[in-house]
This record gives sequence, structure tokens and C-alpha cells, in this order.
Amino acid sequence: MKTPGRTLFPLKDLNRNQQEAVTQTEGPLLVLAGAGSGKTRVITYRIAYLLQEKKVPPYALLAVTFTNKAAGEMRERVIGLAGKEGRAVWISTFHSACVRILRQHVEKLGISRHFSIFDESDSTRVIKEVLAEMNIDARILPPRRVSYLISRAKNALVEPDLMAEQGEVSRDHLMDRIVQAYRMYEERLRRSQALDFDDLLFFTWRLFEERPEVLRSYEDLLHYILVDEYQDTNHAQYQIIRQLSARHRNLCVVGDDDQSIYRWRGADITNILDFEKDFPEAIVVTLGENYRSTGHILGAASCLISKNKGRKEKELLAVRPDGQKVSAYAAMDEREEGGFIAASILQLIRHENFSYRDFAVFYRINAQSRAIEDTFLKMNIPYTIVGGVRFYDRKEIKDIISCLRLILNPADWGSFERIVNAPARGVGKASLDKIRAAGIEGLTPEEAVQSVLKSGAVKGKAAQGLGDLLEALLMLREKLSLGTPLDEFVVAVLDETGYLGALQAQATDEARNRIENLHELLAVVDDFLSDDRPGEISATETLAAFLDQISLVSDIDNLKEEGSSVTLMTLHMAKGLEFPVVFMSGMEEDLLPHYRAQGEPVEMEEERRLCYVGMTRARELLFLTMARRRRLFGQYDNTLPSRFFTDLPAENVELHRETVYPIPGITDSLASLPMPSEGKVAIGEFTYVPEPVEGEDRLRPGMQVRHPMFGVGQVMAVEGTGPDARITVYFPRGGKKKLIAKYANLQVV
DNA sequence: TACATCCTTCTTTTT
DNA sequence: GAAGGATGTA
Repeated sequence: MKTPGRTLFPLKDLNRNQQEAVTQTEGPLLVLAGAGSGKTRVITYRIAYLLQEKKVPPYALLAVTFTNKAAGEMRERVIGLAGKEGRAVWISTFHSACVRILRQHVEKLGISRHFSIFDESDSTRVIKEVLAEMNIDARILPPRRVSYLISRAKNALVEPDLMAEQGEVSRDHLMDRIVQAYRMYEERLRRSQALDFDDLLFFTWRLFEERPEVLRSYEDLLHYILVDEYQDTNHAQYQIIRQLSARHRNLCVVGDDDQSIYRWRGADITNILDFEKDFPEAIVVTLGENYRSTGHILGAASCLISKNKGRKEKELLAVRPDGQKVSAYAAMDEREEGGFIAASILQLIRHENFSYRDFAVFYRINAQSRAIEDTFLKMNIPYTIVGGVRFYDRKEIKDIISCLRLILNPADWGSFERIVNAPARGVGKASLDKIRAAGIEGLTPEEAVQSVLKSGAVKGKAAQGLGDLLEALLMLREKLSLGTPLDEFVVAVLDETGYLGALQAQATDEARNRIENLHELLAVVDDFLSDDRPGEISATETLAAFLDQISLVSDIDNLKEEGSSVTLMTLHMAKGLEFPVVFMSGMEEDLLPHYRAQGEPVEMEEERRLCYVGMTRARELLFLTMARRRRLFGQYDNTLPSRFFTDLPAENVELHRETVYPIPGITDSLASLPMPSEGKVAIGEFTYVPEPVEGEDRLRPGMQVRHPMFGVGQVMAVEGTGPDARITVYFPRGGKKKLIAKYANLQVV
């Protein structure tokens, strides 16, 4: 059957089950891919197989993932296997795919195809405005909660009316107001011609529901659909997938219920658990051999996850030898924990031939990174931190992006309000209120400005500033329509709006830093322009494509593998990655599992899955560390070891030999546990010495002290006594600082 | 209107 | 111990 001279499809690279997952191309297929079982390989081979063996044209394939990084890697590997043809396959994230569909068809739903994409901070801003207008006290109904509820509703494809119906059943006395807030929020978004992240999915679903001919055009095109990380799909994504695959039913979903960690964002684990119910003819292939981790690491992780109830019963077999046991370490506090991690890294590099890039440190929340960063800085360990404050969340970047959005979408009130007084133009709250009032009748922000200027409602400095802004916007739109290249155009925005000038005039360190960030944004633009993207003709379209791309990037997307540094990130970011050596820090009650998950058994299971995801990232060595006390709210608290320690089997895990403190559930091969004695508190099997908050009464002016951030300095004055004493210190590295004793953590040198 | 200062709350996790 | 909001002052 094979034509001579043509290379055979490399099916022999795969094990039996992987082969089945690749070659079972027709009909619904569920691939249960355990951690490290070669999932990406199966997906990419499957795509290549469809192209080469089944002669499926590339445009008939759609593969969706959750992150741009995953999509990018998938594309690279498909191109590697299938060559040029692979380039034409539609491989994308859910959100980007929806944007692409909506940009083309959303006008059928009465929304401008130049719609803005509101990110979370834009949405929060709108919600706060709405709640303020409704005169709702933030303590009764916090904006965060409203925002969460609206998002959850949208992910479940629930519109305000339906929410109201459901609310009648639940009889939440706040429900009326929440529904009203939802309605007003929607109304504001529509007035700004904006969609939020959840809308991208919701409106795609609605488009397909209301315009069957549009759905049909995609159905005609897409004969094979593949969904990665299926366990993390929410209801909206699930429905979109159903719509698209209803006709051909060649739907392949790949996932692992044990790695579902996005419930809080609407992910519905029943989508994967019930796949066989939804598609009765589905074939299920289980990939149960783990090629990544050593036997001890896998044994420990498998035992942990087996304690969960809501999962498909299955076992993951270790292909690799046992290796070293998982090591548990209890430090006195988070600084010592960081010290242990740093020392271990240096030691492993020296003695075991690892390099910096082989290490990753995971934590539950971003705030934990500081202590680790501090020690790494001190011990000169290069590190890359993923997540935290995103580049695109920086004020100056958001301002410029808002300006670009407003240029494209003049109805975008959110962006307008952001930039109307950035840089300062003398337009304060009073003027803005007048503009808003003028705009209430469906005017665009700029029309509203014109109206208040004409009526004389705004005068003086504010009027001058607004006039300048209008002029700048007008001139920039003109420049864009003349086809100014994007890089040149962004520079023009920086100049014409006076943004750069205002920063330069400030001449502070902070301003210089912001300018630097803006230069980085220009580098991003250049990067974007150097990608080949066929099909964009005008400068306007290029700008629109640029904005779409940066609206949908996450921090993980920029993680490069070639660097030589230790990677620091949250457990959530770690999904899909692997490292030779992994440290999981903060293995404590209230951190992992997080205190917000206490109580609800479903949430506790998700925390356990999170722990499982972290552990299964490790190839050779895995360390679980905790601190007996930790400063998280600026204050030290004693901790309890994570309950997950007690889920681990003794044969795979041992207490690190340098640990001074015991951990319940972890066998110490050397010593027996010390008995509780006077002055100690026994909690369960664990013993604590309550750590007194250090009194700083011993500090006197003239003394040398060390501060974790500013280094060594000299005490200039002490006001008051005890933990609340105010201490003035002069630091050669940081200048004069006024510190509160209990927070400052000063050490006498 | 802008800036300083005090107070509160905050911490999950992110496309 | 930061960031955002509220309040007070120039």
C-alpha cells in the first residue's frame, strides 16, 4: 500500500496504546493521558497522521489548547513531523480561536467587529462603577464577588434573565442586586463595544446558536477536531466543541481528570468524566505508562491522588527505575526554607552535574516567591520568575494599549477613562463625571467631550487638556489610515499624547523604569512585525491583530527553555511542564491546601490534584519543603504541615537528613521523634515552640542593623517600644527609611 | 485638581 | 508590607 520511496509513518516510535490513540481517527475518542505518558507526542503524531496517511487537508483540522505556549509548541512539532502542510493546520487556544471567529462574524450579533477585549482589570473597573451607581456598599457586595459570579454565569452560558430565574429558587436576598449589576455590566460593555474574556466564548456559542449558517460554514470546513487539556474545559467551551463536532463527530479529546485544576475558573471536571455518556459510541484509550518520573516520585504521586474520590480509577505505571526517594524538609521559617532550596541547588550543581535550568521551585501563591527570591539573590543563583505582575498589567503599558484600543474602537469608554488624564491633563473626577453624563445617550467618549466643551460645562485647564487629547486622537487616526507602520505608529502615540514627554519631565527612577518598559513594548511590536502573518493588508488590520495577540498572552507563553536559570512559578503555571529537579515549597495547611479550600470536599480534592500536578513535573528528584512559621500577611504565623504529607507512602518518601523538625506521616530513617516538653505546644503529632514576635526594645540610635531588603544601615531614631516601635534607619543602599519594628525584621549586626 | 497621608484589606490559582 | 481607597490639605 505504501508507495516506494516514501518514508513510512513513524508509528513504531509509539507504544501500543499511543498507536491506537493516533490511528483511531474516525468517531469520538477519549484519550485519558496520565501525567508524563506522552500526551503531546500522541497529539502531534495524530495530526501528522491525519495529514500524511489519511490525506486530510490541513484546513480541515482544528486543534485547541489552553495556552499560547502549548499551541506554539504543538505547531512546531507538527511542522517538524509533517513539514509545510503542518503550518496550515489551525492550532490555537480556545480564546484566540473565538476571537478569530468573532472578528469575522460578530456583526451579525450587532457588535462592531472592532470590539475591544476587556481584561480582568477593565471588567473590575466597570463593575465598581456599576456598584457605585447602584449605591451598594462594597462591604455588603464586594466587586470581586460580583465579578466572580458574573464570570461563573457566563462560563455556564447563563444570561441575566436566567440568573434571575435561578435566583428565585436559591432565594439569595442579594441575588436581585447581583442580577441587576450583571445587566448593567453587560449594558456598559455593549455601549463600549467591548467583550470580556468570558464573552469571547459566550458570544461564539451564541453566534453558532443564532446563526446556524455560520456554524455550518465551520462544520463544512472542520472535519477533525482535537481538544487538549479537556479536563479544564468549562461549560461554554464544552458546548462550542459540541456545536462544532456535531456533524462529523470526529472529536478527539485528550486529558487527565487528575490534573483538573481550574474549577475556580469554571472548569467542569464532569466534561471529561461524562464524555462516554455524551458520546456513547466513543472509544476510550488510556495512556498509563509514565516515561517521565522515577519510580519513587511516581509512587508517591500516585498514592496521593488515589485518595481522591471523584476520579476515574486508574493506575499509572512507572517505566523508569525507582531512583531516589522523595525528600521532605521542614524549615524553621520561610527564609530558612529558601536557604535550604538554594543550598540544595548549589550542591546538586556541584556534585551531580545539574545546571540551573534543571531546577524549578513551585509554590501555591505568588506571594511566596519573595522569600525564595531573597535567598537566591543573596546566594547569587540566577532565576526566572513566571507570573506575578504581568508585563501587560503595568500601568504605563496598559495606558498605551488603552490608547491604541481607543483609536481603533472610538466607543471604548473603558479605555477612554483610563487615558483621559494619563498623562495629567487637569481632567479630574468632576470633569470626567460631566463627560460621562454627556455620554449617557449613546455618544462615544470623544463626542461627549466635544459636547461638554461646546456647552462650556468644562472650562480652563481641563478644557485645554481635553482639546489636546481630541486633537491627538484625530491626528493619530489620520496617521493610521495613511498606512503608518505599526512600530512608527506606536512611537507617534507616545509622542502625540505627551505620555513619554510627561515621564521624561518627571526624571525619577520610577519614571525611567516606566520609560524602559515602554521601550520593551516597542520591542514587542518589532517582534510581532517580524512574524510572517499573511492576509493583513492595512495598518489598521495590523494594529488590530497586534492588540488581539497581546490581549490573550499569558506569562507562561514567554517562558523560554534555553536560559540558564532556575524557574520559579505557581503550581498552576507548572501544568504541562517538566523539570529534572523540583522543589515544592510551602507544603503547609492553609497554603497547600489553601485556606479558601478548607471545608468544601470538592475543593480539597482540587488542592490534592494541584499537589499531584506539581509532584509529577519532576523527572529525577523531588523535594517537598515546608516552614514551621511563615510570614505571609506581613506577620509571622505558626503553621501546620500539609495534610498531604500523610497521604504519601513511607516506601517512597523520607525525611531529609538535615531536617531538624519532624513531619507527621513522613518516616525519619534516623531519629525518633522528640517528646513535647515544657513551653511547647503539641498539635496532633507535631510539636511547636511558639515563636515570640521579637521585641525591638534593644535597638538604640547609632546601632548597625540588617534589613532583608535594604541591607545594613544605621539606626537614627527609635520612637516607642515593643513591636509597634517606629524606627528610623539610614541605609546606604536605600536612603532613610521609617520602619515599624514588628514588620521590619531588623537584625542587630 | 493634585498630592500626601492614613486606613483597610489583601492573597489563591489565569485564558 | 503593598496597593487601593478614603480623607485631608495646598
